[in-house]
Amino acid sequence: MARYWLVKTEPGSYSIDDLKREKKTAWSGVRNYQARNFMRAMQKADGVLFYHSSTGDPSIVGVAKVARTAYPDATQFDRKDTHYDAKASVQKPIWENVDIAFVRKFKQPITLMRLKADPFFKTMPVTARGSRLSVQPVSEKHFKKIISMES
DNA sequence: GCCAACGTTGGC
DNA sequence: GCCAACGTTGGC
Repeated sequence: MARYWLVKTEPGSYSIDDLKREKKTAWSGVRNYQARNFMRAMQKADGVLFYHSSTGDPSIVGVAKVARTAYPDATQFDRKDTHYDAKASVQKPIWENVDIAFVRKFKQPITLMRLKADPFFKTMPVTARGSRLSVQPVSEKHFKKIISMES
């Protein structure tokens, strides 16, 4: 039973500062079954590492927590939304999301480069080459180590 | 901008 | 059910 997770986002679309301002957000728009299944497994208060991808220096930039367990993602029903899915219906939703709440932003981001340089993180999915999964489980030892690296 | 990784789609 | 083609992600 995993209790820690990592979520990726492109800061141009939704950043840690957006979450800090809003305090809480629906982690909607995820359209990958594996990622969805991880969200289904999330429990309230689980720790979440917040990761900025597709930047010059991809990094873990802060911590959030699960504020609400998985429920149907509203964007799948919205024709005007880019995440609209014609195969989904309110009766038979396909996609789900959790809500996540802001905990804190790191003073210094912990860069992917730094994690890759440390053998301790060798087995962490985000450091794997070609890792594209936008919602990933994180082991307790990795989560705690990252928290301890915060400056 | 390139391209490796990899998930999804669709023809057969 | 296989697998080639295609699309997307995301590091570099």
